[in-house]
Amino acid sequence: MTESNDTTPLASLLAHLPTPEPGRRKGKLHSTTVAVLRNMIVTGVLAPGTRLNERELCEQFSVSRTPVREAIKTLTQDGLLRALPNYSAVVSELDPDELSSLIDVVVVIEGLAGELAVAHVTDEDIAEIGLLHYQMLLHHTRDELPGYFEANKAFHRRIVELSHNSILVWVWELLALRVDRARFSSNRWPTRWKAAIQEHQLILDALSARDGEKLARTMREHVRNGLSGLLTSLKAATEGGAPQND
Amino acid sequence: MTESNDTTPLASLLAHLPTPEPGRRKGKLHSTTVAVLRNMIVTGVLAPGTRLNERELCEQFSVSRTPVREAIKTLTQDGLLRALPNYSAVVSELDPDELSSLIDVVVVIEGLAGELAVAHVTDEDIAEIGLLHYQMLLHHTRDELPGYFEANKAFHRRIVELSHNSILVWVWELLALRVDRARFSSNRWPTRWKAAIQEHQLILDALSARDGEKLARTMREHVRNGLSGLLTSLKAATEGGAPQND
DNA sequence: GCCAAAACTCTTGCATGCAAGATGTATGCG
DNA sequence: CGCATACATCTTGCATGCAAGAGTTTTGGC
Repeated sequence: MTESNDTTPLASLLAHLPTPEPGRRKGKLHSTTVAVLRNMIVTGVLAPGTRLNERELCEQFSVSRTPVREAIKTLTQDGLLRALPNYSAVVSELDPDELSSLIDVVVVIEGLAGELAVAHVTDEDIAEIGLLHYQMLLHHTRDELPGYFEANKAFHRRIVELSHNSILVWVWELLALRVDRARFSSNRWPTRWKAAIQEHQLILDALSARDGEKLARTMREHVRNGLSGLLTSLKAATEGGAPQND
Repeated sequence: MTESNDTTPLASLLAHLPTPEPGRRKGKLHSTTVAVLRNMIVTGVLAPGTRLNERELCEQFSVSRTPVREAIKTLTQDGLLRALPNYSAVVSELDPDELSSLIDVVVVIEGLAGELAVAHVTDEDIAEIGLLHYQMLLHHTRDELPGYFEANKAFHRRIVELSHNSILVWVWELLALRVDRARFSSNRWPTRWKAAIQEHQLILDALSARDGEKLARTMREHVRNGLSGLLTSLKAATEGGAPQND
C-alpha cells in the first residue's frame, strides 16, 4: 500500500480546499468533506472495496468525526458507499449489472429531458450549448480528455436543465454521479470520441430546430451508444484483469 | 414502560417502533429515527413549513442530537426537508410545479419498468401481483383508503422490482416518497378510485400477456391519470388556502 | 502441534460539551 | 414616537468522551 504520504494523489486532492474562506469557518466543513470525498470516489482515488476508517479520514481532513460521519452517510445514500452496521463504510463496487441498469434509466431520463427542452429553449440557450459543443471540439483536437469530460457533462446538464423540471434535474444529478464513476474508471474511449462529437452535432441541430421528438431520439441514441461503450470496457476490465495503461 | 399518554398524533406514531429488538440496542437509533421522521413528514403530521428544532426532536424521540442530526441530513437529501446553513431544517413545501415535474418523471420511470418487467416475470409474480389487485378491490368495497394505499404502493413497487433494474428501483423509491406525500396531502380522490382499479386490471392483463409495449403504455397512462388528479387537487388546495391571483 | 476460548484492541454508534452565528427584545438616541 | 443598536437567548455546527460489537491475537488445554 502507500505508506508515503508525500506524493499520494490523495494529498493533492486535499490541497485543493483546505480552508477556502477563513472568515467563514462554520457551516462548511460538512459540505466540503462531502465534496472532497465524493471526488475521491468518483475519480477512483478511493478504489472500490476500500474500507473507510473514520479516524484516518479525520486526520487527513483535519476535522472531527462528526462531519466525516455525516459525509459518509450522505455518500452512502448516493450509492457511492455501502455501509454495514458496526462496520466501516466501503466504497461500492461498480459492477456491470448496475451499469447496465444505469444505462436504461439514463436513456429515458435524458430522452425525457430532450422532449421537454424544446418547450423553453431560447436562442441564448442554444448559443451557450453550441459554445460548449465547440469547446468539446477544441478539447478533442488537443487531445485533452479531462477538459472534454467537463464540457461534455456541462453540455448534457445544460440540456437537462432546459427541461425546467426540477425533479428531472435532481434525478439526473444522482445518476450522473454513477456515470462519472464509470467514465473515470475506463479512462479512454478509443473510437467513440469522434462519433460522440458527431452525435452532439445532431443533438444541437435538433435543439436548434425545436424538434422535441427528434431531440429525444438523438439523445437517447447518443446516451446509449456512449454508455454501452463504457459497459463493454468495464466488462472487459472486470473479466480480464485490470488494464492499467493502454 | 413509557408514559406516552400524550394525545398528539406524534406520540402515536412514535409508539409504533420504540424498541423492536432489545437485543440489538446498537446501530438502530439512526435508521428508526429516519423512518419515524420520514413517516411524520410524508403523512403530513409535520406540515410543510414546520421548523424542526433538534432539541425538541431529541426529547420526543428520547435520543441524543447525533442521530437526529443525521436523520435530518438524510431527509434533506431525499428532498423532504430544506436546510439553510445555521438555521433549522424546514419541512419542504410541496408546490404544484414540483408535483407537475414529478409526474413527468414518474411516468417515464414506471413506463420503463413496464417495458422491462415482461422479460423476467414468472407466473408466481403474476399471481402475487394479482393478489394485490384483489386486495385493492376488497379495500375499495370496504372503503378502506389507507389499506388501499398500501396495497396500491405494493402493486406498483412489485412491478418496478420485476424490471430487475436496481437503479430503476432506487430512483422509484426516491420518487415514491414525494408521491406519497402528495397522496396524503389530498386524502380523497372522488371518482378516480374506480377508474384506477380498472386501469390496474388492464395493467395486470398486459403483464399476464407479457406484452411489454402495452404494459408500458397502460402504466404510463395510469400513472399520469392518477397523479394528474392529485395535481388538480393540490392546485385547488393551495389556491383555495392562499388566494394569490394576479 | 492444533484447536478453542478468553482477553485485547480496533472501530463504530451514541451522548454531550463548547463556541459561533442568528434571532428576538429591550433600550437609548434622534 | 420611530429606528437603530446592543444585549440576551436560542440554535446550530463541530469536537470529544464513553460504551458496545466485531475482529485479532495470545494463551491454555488436549
